[in-house]
Amino acid sequence: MMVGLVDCNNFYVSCERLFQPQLRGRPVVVLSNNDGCAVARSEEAKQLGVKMGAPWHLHRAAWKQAGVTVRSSNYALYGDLSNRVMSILRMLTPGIEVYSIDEAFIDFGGMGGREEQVARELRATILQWTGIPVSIGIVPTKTLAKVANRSAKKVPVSGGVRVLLTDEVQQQVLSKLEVEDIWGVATRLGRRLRALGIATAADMRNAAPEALRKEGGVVLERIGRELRGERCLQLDDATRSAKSIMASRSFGRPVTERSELEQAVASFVSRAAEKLRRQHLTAGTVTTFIHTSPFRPTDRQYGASALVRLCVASSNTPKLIQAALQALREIYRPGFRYVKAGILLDAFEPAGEEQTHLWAGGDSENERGLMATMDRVNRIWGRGTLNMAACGVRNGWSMRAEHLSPRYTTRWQDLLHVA
DNA sequence: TCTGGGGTCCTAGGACCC
DNA sequence: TCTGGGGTCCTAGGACCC
Repeated sequence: MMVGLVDCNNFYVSCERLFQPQLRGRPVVVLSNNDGCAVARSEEAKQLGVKMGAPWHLHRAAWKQAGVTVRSSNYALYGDLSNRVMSILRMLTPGIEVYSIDEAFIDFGGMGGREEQVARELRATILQWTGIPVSIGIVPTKTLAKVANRSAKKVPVSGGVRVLLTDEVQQQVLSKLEVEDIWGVATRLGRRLRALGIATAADMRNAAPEALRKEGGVVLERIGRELRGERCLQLDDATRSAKSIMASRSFGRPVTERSELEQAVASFVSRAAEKLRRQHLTAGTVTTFIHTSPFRPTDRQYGASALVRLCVASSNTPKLIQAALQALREIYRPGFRYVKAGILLDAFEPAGEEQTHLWAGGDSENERGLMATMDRVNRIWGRGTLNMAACGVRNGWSMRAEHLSPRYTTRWQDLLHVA
């Protein structure tokens, strides 16, 4: 089984260059929303030492001096070009999981050794049809695909495609990779791993899974196994709906008044609610969060969030705003200089208005169906609203129903017992 | 003066139960 | 001196991703 990772090179910069060819060959930086910091850099800018996330206001002068061209981001454009790249992949490959705006995992199974050839054709087609250069890494697991892709970018002779098949080649590439450069390992986990003497990706591949689990839980164990070529993360081509929808903004200046936070929160909610409705989803809870600036170490720091559960799931803006403001009242403390606030909706597909029953299918020894149904019940109708469980059997059907006390209605075990 | 915004998944620990 | 033990459920927050 082979998986490929297609990644657009310096995606936002590549998009800008499509419409401004004079930017080719020059150092270019694309800035985040409020022109806050660098979110994309051309190769030339990287070579000048421009770091990801570097705040513009601190480097403005230096970048200008070095001849760096700066662009504000244009997400509508990037989204459009992303869709074009993804449709080409969807058209020309057997399976695709869109992972982010500029990346997709591809099912490269069943190609019997032609993977590299296919990848090169894919790459050429995308370049020709969209003008966006991509890199492709091909290997047995997703985590290795990230490594291979990186290698495809770094090694010029690879021509943008890298296949890492044998243990020897994998070992060789991994031994040159710092542990923090592994997908899923960043500063914190890196620090803990180094304390154990694990400094490179090769060290991690050779580490005992039990040791990794002890240090960083199942997540770290999975990464280690994936580096060995053991598949733990599946290609997920289901088009899942969003599980949460967030809206937040930095204020750009300190805010202290509650009323100002209330206005901001209300506008966040209406943005998120619009998004929610556009995706035909509904929300069961609203979380509001606020915090002070970690970049002002002399300020007293405070951050908090609170979750409010709706009685009935809703995508109605006023109702959601009401909940968000209630949450804000719980966490607001006067006397702090807030620089950021936001709200989070938990999103899911609504039951039809007429729907009064949810059914779990499956055989009697399989509890998963029931658990999944309970999950839906909890999210759609809220906790404590279910008051009956029934078990139906087809073919010579029989049925029994019992009332449950609200306290227990969310526990699938209790329902299983009744059923 | 000015440091993004939008996500996912996992887990520690408190509340509660018998 | 020492204050049960085994369990579930939920949420806030951590860590990571692009």
